[in-house]
Amino acid sequence: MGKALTKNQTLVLDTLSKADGPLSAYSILDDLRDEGMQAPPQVYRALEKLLKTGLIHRLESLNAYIACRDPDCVSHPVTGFAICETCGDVSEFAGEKISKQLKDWEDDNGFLVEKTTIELRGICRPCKG
Amino acid sequence: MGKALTKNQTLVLDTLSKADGPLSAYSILDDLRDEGMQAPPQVYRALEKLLKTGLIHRLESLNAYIACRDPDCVSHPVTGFAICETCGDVSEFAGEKISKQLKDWEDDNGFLVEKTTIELRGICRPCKG
DNA sequence: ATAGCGAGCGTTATATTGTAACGCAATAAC
DNA sequence: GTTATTGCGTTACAATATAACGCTCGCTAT
Repeated sequence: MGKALTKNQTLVLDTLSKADGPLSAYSILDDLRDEGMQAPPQVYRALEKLLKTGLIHRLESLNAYIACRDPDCVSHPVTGFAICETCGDVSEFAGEKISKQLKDWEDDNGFLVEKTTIELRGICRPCKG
Repeated sequence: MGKALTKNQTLVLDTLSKADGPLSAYSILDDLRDEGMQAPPQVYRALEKLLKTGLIHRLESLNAYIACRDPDCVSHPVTGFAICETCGDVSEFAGEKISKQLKDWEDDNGFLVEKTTIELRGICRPCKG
């Protein structure tokens, strides 16, 4: 049972959910000026909470954030992202099989993973034409 | 046959090679003040070149750079990194098998990959004790 | 009830990371 | 030798992120 979101957290999540692509923290801030969001820490605190609860993801290679679209994302071992350099579209995928290979490496090397980042940069099918 | 590196490129590569962990662009700059490096663009331009030639890697989740330690890194399909949150140590690994799973996904989805980022954050064996 | 705790808020200021743009110098290509 | 390319040094700035302070609110253990 996750607790209800606060006003700021809801504003940030809604903005990300409505966006059709990843947004930077500062563009979220700009979008929410009229809603009372005034300064970066307010956005970053909301983002931090939403990240912790898994409602959004951070794209490390873009310094940007995106709402999670996978209803049962948390049940997947790892999540990957394919980012199109041309149109900016981002696809989220569940790395069921990849996870197994990673787990093997972790076991072999005694590494205890807390967070996994998988990001593919390239050209999506529609943009390839 | 790679071309010879310039003075600045050599300085940056040497700094990264001597470091026992990832360095930020600005800490490289600080290390090289005495060698004549004065401003960020000089460092960033050297980093850009070294990245392109595969002599160093960028750790997206750290905004930091590290010298490549894998002699035949370029021959591997994808490279992954395991980053210890405790000691800061970074292990580079070749994702031979992972690459296959990724390729399957790419083929299924018609996505043309240009660059792959795989980074594991966690605790390394020595730090687990 | 109430005192304390934790989480979040609003704010100011600052730290960190990365680029744009200029003119010049060295090098490589023809 | 002229011409393209690449890199250099510099100034200025943009973009991303955090520190720190004091305040409010809701919870909960005494």
